Amino acid sequence: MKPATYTFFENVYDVVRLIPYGRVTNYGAIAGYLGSARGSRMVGYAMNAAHSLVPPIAAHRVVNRTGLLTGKHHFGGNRMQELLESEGIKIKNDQVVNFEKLFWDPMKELSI
DNA sequence: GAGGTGACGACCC
DNA sequence: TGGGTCGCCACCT
Repeated sequence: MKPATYTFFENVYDVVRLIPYGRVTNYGAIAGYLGSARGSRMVGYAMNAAHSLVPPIAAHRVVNRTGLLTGKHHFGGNRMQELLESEGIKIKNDQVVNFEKLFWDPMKELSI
């Protein structure tokens, strides 16, 4: 049930919470799942606000479409990389290794 | 109250 | 094939 205040952001957080352990997704996939394929930019911004959420959502599991850890700067240092590696995800040159295999598509996994 | 900005991605030239 | 521009919507100034 979505309250009237359930904004695009809330939907983003909801999807991110559903990302399985050891899997990653990208901004566009979430945006597309929410019906705004061009709203990927908003997803990234939502992640920025994710830090102030309790409990913090797994924003580190969300990377850009190339698998690059574009948001690692917001985590501070290599915090984002460490979090991913702690889940068994390998990172090289700020990029997710085997990104295609680890990619978690809400469109498919959540069966729309 | 209005305008600018932003962890991106898709479309157009 | 590659570079540039627009769009998306909530939050901050």
